[in-house]
Amino acid sequence: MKEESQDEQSSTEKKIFEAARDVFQSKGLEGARMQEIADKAKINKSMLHYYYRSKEKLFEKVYQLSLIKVIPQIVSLLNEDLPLEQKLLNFTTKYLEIIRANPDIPLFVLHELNKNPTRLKTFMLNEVGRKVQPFLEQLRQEAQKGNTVDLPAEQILVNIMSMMIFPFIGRPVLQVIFEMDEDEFDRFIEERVNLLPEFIVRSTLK
Amino acid sequence: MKEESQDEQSSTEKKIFEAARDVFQSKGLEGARMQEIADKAKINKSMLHYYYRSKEKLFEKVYQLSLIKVIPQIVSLLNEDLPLEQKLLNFTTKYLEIIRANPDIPLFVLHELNKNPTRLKTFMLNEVGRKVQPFLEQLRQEAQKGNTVDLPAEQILVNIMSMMIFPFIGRPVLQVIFEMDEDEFDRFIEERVNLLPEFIVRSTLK
DNA sequence: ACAAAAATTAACTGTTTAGTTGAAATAAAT
DNA sequence: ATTTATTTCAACTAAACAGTTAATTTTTGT
Repeated sequence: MKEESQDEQSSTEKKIFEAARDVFQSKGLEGARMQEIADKAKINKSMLHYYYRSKEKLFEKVYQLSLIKVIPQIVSLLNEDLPLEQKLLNFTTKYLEIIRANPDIPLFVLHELNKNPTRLKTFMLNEVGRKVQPFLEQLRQEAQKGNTVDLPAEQILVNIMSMMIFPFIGRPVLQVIFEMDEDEFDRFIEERVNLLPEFIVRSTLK
Repeated sequence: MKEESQDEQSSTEKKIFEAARDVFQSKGLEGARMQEIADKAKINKSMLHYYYRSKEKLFEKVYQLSLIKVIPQIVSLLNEDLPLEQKLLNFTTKYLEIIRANPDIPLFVLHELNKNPTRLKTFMLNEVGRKVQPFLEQLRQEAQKGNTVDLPAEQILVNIMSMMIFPFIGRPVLQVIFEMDEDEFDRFIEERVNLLPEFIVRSTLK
């Protein structure tokens, strides 16, 4: 019977998963080395296979958990029963909090999805696609009443997602061109998190 | 003496480069296989090493040319001597044309930069950083006159870049959640290219 | 206290992939 | 025409890497 002797926080399995998550998220599936994961977790490389069988399987766990960690949280915010302005403020504020807590996930997922666009297609369709439709419908209804900017609902949603996600994906470029160090960039993100929800509402509704 | 017998378009060296560019841009450095590049170029794998010595060197050529192809074009648009509204319309319109012609470059560059953030730091600083500063200054001056939205210049610029670049990076997700096929998504991009410059001006200036 | 199960390790093997080689074909130069 | 340089290729080698094994230590149940 498998029983943890050490507390969950420092169990070998968890140390491996966390090291793997870090390495896969920064290097991608092929860029990651099993030895590097083992080193970062401070365990023998055999333990990776002992707990996760193969690189592929370990990656799959990291990949799926990365998505499951953020996607359901985010899309649920789109279908709360609120007037558009409240929903937008709520959605953007919480979305930014979630990405901020998981800043490496967007680029990681998009790179992997780019290599293999069909992977997770059904998951995306069911977990995101389905739940985005009612929000788009709400946008269209407000547009008919003349309450939104004059753009198709999909374009508005892409504007919103773009402004929230891109700074995290583009960090290495932005940090250099604005000549910021790590702390300065973190403050830039904090400033953004404070200003953006209101800006999105102002530039989307009227 | 090296002399091309076939015309430039179909020379082996060029076929290799183009195949390498496609494969590296969609799979990344480590995800790419030399054999896959050879197959796509329809040449023997040895030719890759004959012309480019190593995977690393071939990659470097592709990576640098990807940047040189787009970066100078884009930043030059920021320092033309035009009033802000004209400059913004001009910048966004042409920027979108350039990305649209090279849609795979942003994700490619950002993924590689994420793996190795210091690489190309001086290039970025000199080619982009320096040239962005005067534009930020122009934004700040207009802000003082009360002509722009009330946000720090850097945040405004990030908003603009986000809305232009993200749809290309996020294509695999967006296409699925909006349930679009390739052609429908291309039309979505075309619509965006038409609507976005004006939207950016409206949401940035006042 | 002891046996059984689980966890850990160092050394090893197998596979994949980048890179080489030497011979053959083709093109260019004399 | 014949030599010389370049280009191409199939078969090979070398290196890096994932994955295995078997022996050892630690933990757990009785």
